[in-house]
Amino acid sequence: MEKYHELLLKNPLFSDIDPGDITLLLQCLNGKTQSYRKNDIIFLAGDKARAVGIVRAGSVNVMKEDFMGNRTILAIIGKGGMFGEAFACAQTDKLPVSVIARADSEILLIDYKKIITTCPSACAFHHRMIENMLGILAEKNVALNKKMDIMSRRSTREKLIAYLSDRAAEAGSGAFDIPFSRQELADYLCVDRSAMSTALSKLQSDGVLRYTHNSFELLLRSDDD
Amino acid sequence: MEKYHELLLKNPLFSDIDPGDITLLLQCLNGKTQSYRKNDIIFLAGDKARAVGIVRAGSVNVMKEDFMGNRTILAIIGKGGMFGEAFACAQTDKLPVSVIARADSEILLIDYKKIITTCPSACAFHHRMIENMLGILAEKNVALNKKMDIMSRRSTREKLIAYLSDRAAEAGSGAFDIPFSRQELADYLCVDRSAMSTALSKLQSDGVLRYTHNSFELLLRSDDD
DNA sequence: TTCCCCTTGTTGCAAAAACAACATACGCTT
DNA sequence: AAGCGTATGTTGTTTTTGCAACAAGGGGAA
Repeated sequence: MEKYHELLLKNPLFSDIDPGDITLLLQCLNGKTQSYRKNDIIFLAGDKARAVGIVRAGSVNVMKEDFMGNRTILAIIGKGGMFGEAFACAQTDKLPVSVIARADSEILLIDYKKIITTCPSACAFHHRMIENMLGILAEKNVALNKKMDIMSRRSTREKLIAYLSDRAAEAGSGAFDIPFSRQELADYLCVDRSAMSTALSKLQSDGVLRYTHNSFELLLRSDDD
Repeated sequence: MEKYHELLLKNPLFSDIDPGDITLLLQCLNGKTQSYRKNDIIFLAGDKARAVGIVRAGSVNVMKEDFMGNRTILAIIGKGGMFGEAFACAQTDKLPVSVIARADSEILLIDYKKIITTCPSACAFHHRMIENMLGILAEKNVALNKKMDIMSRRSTREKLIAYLSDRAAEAGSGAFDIPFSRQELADYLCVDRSAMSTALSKLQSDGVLRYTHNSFELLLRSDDD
C-alpha cells in the first residue's frame, strides 16, 4: 500500500498534498481499482466520459479510430500516468477515443463528480486537488497553444523559426539549448527529418541562426526576413 | 448594472449560476473593473499571470511578439469575452503574450486565487464557477487536441480526410454538413484555399468523397487508401 | 431581368517538401 | 585503437504545395 501511495504522490493531481492525507482523500474520492487483462477495453469510444483513470500498474493505449477504420495510438500512458481527465472535465457525451490495456493493468478509476465536488467535510486537500486539476488542464492548454502557433506555419523553415524563437524567448536569450534530437524535433514539428536538416543548414548559411549539436543561437536581423 | 450582469451571465464562467447570486459572487471575487484607453497595455508579456480578464466594454487584442520582433494577433476578445484564464490557472511565471486594448475598454479583472479558492461562506455558486472553469479549460483542450490531430498530417489531402472523418464521427454518419466556407476551412486547416479545392476535387474523383456546397459524404472503402 | 459581387473550382508555374539513398561524424563497446 | 551502430547532414528525384490569375456559378439588389 505504501508503494501505491508513493505512486499517487508523483501524479500532479496529488501534488502538494500531505502524504498522510492521501488515505483520507482516497476515501472522499471513492475510487475503485480495477484489473484489466491485456487488450481489455477500459474506455470505449462513444461512451460518456465520467471517470478519470490513473495507472497503478501496467500501461494503457489511448487510441483513436477514424472513419476509414485506421487506428492510431494517440498516447501511451505508463505507471503513475493519468488519462481521460480532459474528457471527464469537459463532460463529453461521446468519448472520441478508446483506452485499451497494453498489458495486464490495474487502473484506479475516479468519478469526475467526486473530484470536483468538495466533500461534506470540506477537506483542504480535496480543494488542493481541484486546484491541481485546473493547473494540469491549463498547462496542457498553454503547451497546445504554443504548438499550434508553430504548426500553423506553412513551411518547415517558418516552423523552425517559430519554434526556435519560442525557445529563445523562454530562455530569455538568443542562445539556448533544445531538448530534442533532430528526429524528435522533426516529429514535434511534424516535418521530414532530412528536409528539416536542409532547412536548418539554409538558416545558418543565411546568417539567421548558428548551431552545433543541440546548442542554438538566433541572430537578430533588424531589416528583412 | 443590470446590463453588466447580463453580460456576465452569458460568459461560460458564470453559466448555471442564479442571476440573483451574481452580486454576491462578485463580492466574493473582489474583482476590479478598470478602464483602459485604446492601445493601453492590460497585460504585458513577461509579467506573472495572476488575473483573468473579462471584457465589459470595448475589446482587446491578445498579441504575441516573436524573437524577430514580428507581432501577431492571436485572438481578438470582444464584449463578454474572457482572456488569460489558461495562463492564470497554470500560474505561468512569464506571460508569453501581451493583451492590449483595441479601443477604449472596461475590463473586469479577477484574481485567479479568488476564483479557485472557495470563500469562507463556501457559497454553492462559487463552487459552480470552479466547475465551469474546469469545463472551459477541458473543452479547449479537447478542441485543441482534435485540431492537432488534423494539423499533424503532412498533406492537404490527409488533413482533409482527418477533418472530414472527425466530422463524420461526430455526426455518427458518413453524411454531414460542415460549418465552414471553403476559405474558412482552408484557414482552419492552415492550407491554401485553391490547393485545398484541388485536393477536394481529387478526393471526389477518387471516389472517397462526395460533396455539394457544405454537405459532404465520406464513402467507406474497405480495401486500400 | 440584369448587373455586380462573392464564393468556389481550375490551371500553369515556381518553390518547397517528402522521400530515398548515401556520406559523414560521433559515441560506445570491445 | 578498431569496429560498429546511431545520429546527422547532403544530394537528387518526385510529389505537393503555394501562389496567381482566371473562369464559372449563385445570390442579392436595383
